[in-house]
Amino acid sequence: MIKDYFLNKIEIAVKKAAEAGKLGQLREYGLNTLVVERPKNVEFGDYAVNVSCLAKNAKMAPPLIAQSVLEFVDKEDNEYSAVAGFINFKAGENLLCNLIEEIIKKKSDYGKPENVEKEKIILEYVSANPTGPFHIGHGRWAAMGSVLANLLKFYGHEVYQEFYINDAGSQIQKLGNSLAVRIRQQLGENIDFPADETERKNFYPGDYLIAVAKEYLKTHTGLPEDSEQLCDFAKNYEEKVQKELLEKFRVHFDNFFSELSLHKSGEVEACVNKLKASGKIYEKDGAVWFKSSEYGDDQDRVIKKADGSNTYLTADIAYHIGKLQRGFDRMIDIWGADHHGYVARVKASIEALGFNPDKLEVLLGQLVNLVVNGEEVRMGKRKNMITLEDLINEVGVDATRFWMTMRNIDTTLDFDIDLAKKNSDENPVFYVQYAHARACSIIRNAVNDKTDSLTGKTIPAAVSAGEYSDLINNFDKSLLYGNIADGKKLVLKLEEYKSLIENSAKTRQVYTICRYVQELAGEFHSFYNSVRVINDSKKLTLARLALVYSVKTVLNNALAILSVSAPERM
RNA sequence: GCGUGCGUAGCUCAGUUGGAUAGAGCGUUUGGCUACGAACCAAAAGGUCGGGGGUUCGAAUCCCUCCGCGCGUACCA
Repeated sequence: MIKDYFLNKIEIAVKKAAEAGKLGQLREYGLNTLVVERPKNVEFGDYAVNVSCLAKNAKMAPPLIAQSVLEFVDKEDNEYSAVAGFINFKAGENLLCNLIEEIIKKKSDYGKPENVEKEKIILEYVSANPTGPFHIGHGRWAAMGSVLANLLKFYGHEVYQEFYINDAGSQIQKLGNSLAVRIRQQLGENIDFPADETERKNFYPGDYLIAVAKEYLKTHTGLPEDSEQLCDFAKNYEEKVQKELLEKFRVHFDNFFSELSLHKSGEVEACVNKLKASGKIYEKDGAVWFKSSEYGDDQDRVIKKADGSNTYLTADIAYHIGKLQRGFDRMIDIWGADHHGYVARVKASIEALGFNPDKLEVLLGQLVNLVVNGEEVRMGKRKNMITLEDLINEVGVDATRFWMTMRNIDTTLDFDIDLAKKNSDENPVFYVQYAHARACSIIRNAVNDKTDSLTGKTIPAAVSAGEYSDLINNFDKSLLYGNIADGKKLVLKLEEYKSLIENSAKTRQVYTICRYVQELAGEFHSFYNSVRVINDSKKLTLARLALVYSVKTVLNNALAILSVSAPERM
C-alpha cells in the first residue's frame, strides 16, 4: 500500500537521522510510534505523518524534527515537505501507475490481502422463530450478515453461515393454537382470538396464518386429533416461506440448525450434566441455577425451570459448545440489541465448560425504525405490520440491501421507504450504480463505431476491440506515464480500497463499504466531468480507459461484497 | 435504579483509535448539456460537536458529572 510505502520511508529516515545524532536525544526508534493519516486539507499532500510524538524523547520542537527527518528520506519520484510538525507526502507517478497495473492484472482479486491468518469462522445471524414472516429488523441482520460473510471470505477466512431455528419451546405451541383458530374460521366457525390483552398474548393474531389454514385444508378435512401436527405443519410452512425470502434477498446459509434437534439428541441434557459436573450449579426455589455471576454476568441464571423443562439459555449453551466442538476457531453472532443481556451469560457458560469465551464475538445491532411519510412507524405495535417481504417488493432487493447495510450497526436505523424508492440523487444506491453504468458506457463508446446523428456518417471507434482487449489483458503501464495526473484523486481512492477491506474485515464494520462505494462513485463522476476519456490522442485515451476500467472493476468488486447488482446499463 | 447504545449543519450520518481551518449526502441558493449517460458536475450559505468540569503542547474523540432518547433488566423465546 502507498501508505505503508510512505511510512516505511519515513521510519528508515528517522532511524538514520537518530543514528546521525540529528534528532536531539533520540537514539533509537521504536516501531509503530508513527501513524500515517490523510490530511484534511488536500493542499498539504496525499498522506502525512505527525512527528510530534517523537518530541518528548528527542527533546526537540516538532518542526525541527520534521526538517531533520526530511533530510534523510529517500524521495524517489515522490514529493515530500515538512510543515510544522508534519511531514507531508505527495505520491509520484510511479506509485500511481503501479496501482493501476495491479488492479488491471488482479481484477476481481484486487484488494485481497496476502498472508492472512486464516480462521475457520461460523457466522450465525437472523435466527428467527419459524412462527411468522420476517419483520424489517430481520432484514438488517440478513443484509449485514451476508455482507460480512462475503467480506470475511474475500479477506481470506473460511466462513460457514448458519441460521439457528428456534423451533423448540412455547412459541411453537402458540403457533399451533393460533393455526387451529384460523382453521376453525375457515371451516365456518364463528370464533376469534381472545380480546383480552393478556390472553391474546398466547396467540399470533396476524393475518398470515389464514393462508396457512387454507393450505392445510387442501390436504386435511378438519382439525387433527394431535395438536402437535398443527404445530409441525405451521412451522414447516413458515420455515419454507422464510427460506424462500432469504434466497430472494441474496442471503445464503450453509446450514439451518434446528434447536429441536439439540433437545432430541440429548445434547442439551448432556450440557446440563457437564455444568453440574463443573460444580457451577445449585438448586434454589425448585429450579437449577448456573453461577454465571462468577464469570462476569450480573446475576445467576436458571438453566432448568422448576417444572423440569430447560430454558432457552440452556439450549443456547449447548448450541454454542457444539459449534466449538465442530471445530470452528471463531464464532460470530449477530444479535438484536434487545438480546444484549445474553452476551455475558453465554460467554460465562463457555468459560465454565472450559472453552475460551473470546472465541465468541457478538455483534449487537440496534433496531430498525420504519419511516413512512416522514413519520416513524413503530414495529410490532401495529397489527398489520410491514414485513420484510413487503419492503423488498416495494423498494427492490438492491436498495433494501444497501439501506440495511449503510449505517453503523451501533446506531438505530431509520429506514425511509419513500427515499429508498426514489430513482434520484437522493438515493445513494442509484448514484453508485449509475457510476458503474457510466463506466461501462464509456468503454462501449470507445470501442464501438458511432453514427453521426446529423450527417448519418459512421464515426470509427476511438479504440479497436483488439486494442481494448490488449489493454485489459496484457496491460502495459508505460502508457500511463505522463497521462495520469488528471486522475490522481481517483487513483488514490482506488488505492484506499485495500485498507478498506482490511479495516472492515478486522472491525466487522460493513457499513464502511457502502460509504466507500459512494465516495469512489463521487470521485469518478467528478473525474468524468473534468476530462474527456475519449479524445484525439490515442495514448491518452487508452490511459484514461485503463483508469475507467479500474474504477469499473473496483466498483464491481465492492458491490459484489454487498451483493448489490452492478448494472451495465440503467 | 442498574446495564447498554446513541446525542455532531435544517434532515440523515461520517469522523481511520488524541492532531493541521470539524467533513459528506439530502434540502436551500447560484452556475454548467448541439462532445464519452445532466440519474451528473462546480460553487456558496449553514456548527456552542447535548450542558458543565477535568486530564495535556493539543479533546468531537479519554475521565468525571448532569440532561435527553432507544433497548434490556423472566423459571418467554
